[in-house]
Amino acid sequence: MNADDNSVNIKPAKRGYHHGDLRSALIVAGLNLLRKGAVEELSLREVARTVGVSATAVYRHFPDKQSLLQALCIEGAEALGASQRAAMMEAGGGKPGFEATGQAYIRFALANPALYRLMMSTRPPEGLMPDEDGALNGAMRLLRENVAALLPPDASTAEKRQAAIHAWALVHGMAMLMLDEQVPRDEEMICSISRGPML
Amino acid sequence: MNADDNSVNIKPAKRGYHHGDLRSALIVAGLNLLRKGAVEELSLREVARTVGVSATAVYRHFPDKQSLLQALCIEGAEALGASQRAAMMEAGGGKPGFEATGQAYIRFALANPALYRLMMSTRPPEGLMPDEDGALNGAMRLLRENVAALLPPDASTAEKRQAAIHAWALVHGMAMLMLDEQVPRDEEMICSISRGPML
DNA sequence: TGTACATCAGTGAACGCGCGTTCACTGATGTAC
DNA sequence: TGTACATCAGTGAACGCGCGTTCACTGATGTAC
Repeated sequence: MNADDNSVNIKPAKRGYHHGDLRSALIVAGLNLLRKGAVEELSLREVARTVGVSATAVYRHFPDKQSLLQALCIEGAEALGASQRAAMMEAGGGKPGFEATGQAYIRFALANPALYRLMMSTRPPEGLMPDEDGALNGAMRLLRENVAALLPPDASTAEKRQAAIHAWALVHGMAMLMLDEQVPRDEEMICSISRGPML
Repeated sequence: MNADDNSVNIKPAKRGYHHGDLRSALIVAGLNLLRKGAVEELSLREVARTVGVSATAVYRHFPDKQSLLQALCIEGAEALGASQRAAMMEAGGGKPGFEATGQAYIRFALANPALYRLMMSTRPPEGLMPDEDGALNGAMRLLRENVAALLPPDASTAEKRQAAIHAWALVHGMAMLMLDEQVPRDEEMICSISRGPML
């Protein structure tokens, strides 16, 4: 998911990181750990341990654990947005593009279970409408635009909004049910969201 | 949600509980605590404290913390099933009944956020098909039957199954987005699931 | 009815655990003169 | 070029915390004779 995954195992040394390097290494390590385990089990100390640095070193780069997690969220949101855009492009836009977007969303969640949960449970920053932007900024904007484009041109704003939320709910619900092993994670199930009455 | 909510504040005493009473009291206390806080923050010690009993007393009734949580799940599943059935009856069955069922599902999640999350994250018991029964036994069976009844009679088993899962995903996704404050929790949003193309 | 005893649901003290965070520190780097 | 010094990203020890669980125990209840 992240280009510089390999940098995780860099050996630490006094002043061994160039400016900002340890920060990135901590984020990468955090993302990797989230790929293997649950959010609740991710500890600041473990992230530091993984990078090979003392726990207190983390505090040079993040005021507290919460900030570290926020940084992981931001990284995740960008990755999700990127994969959505890529899927849209590859499918060539329009309805197929929209469907590909939904599938990419589910695939992202399955590939990054804990990160995805973290992103969803970190509520959007204050001052925004609850369904506007937030941690999932780019991804949600794209969704709304796509939904709007597929509705009849005389659809009201409220209708567009509702359709976007419904689409989001379907795709999010499917992803969560799969993550929680309530629904099989097979490819056919993922693709089925395009065949349903919804999308 | 539970008939004997009031029994939580019973004063404990040596041998003060009749057979099985403490067990129920612990479950009720657990459900109450889940109504106020997150699952991760629910500790065995806190449940015992709430009931007014030593932490070790819990081990007379549950082998470990996990078993206590399982008992809460079972209680939750029954409550959810009951509220679904009630909604179905009240709306008089058919499509309106089905829609009411979906709304009741969301309302249950909103009223019992942590319990609902716990129920969903506790994977179904082994040996069952992933989308068959599990912790949510009654509720899911009802859903599948209702969906099947609303589809054209010549629909295949696979189609019925898929439609049921889609309906579940929509309603579950909406509930989760609301719990995570990504979507406003208003009544209109809840009712909108009936107006969408899905249900 | 009285006595001896088994049962078993409670008790409080204690365990080890990993956590987030604070603290005073060290020592390499970069800069000013 | 050499020297003095400020900066600041690291260090390891220590803190208090609440947790789940184990332990040996106590004492009321129910039962057999």
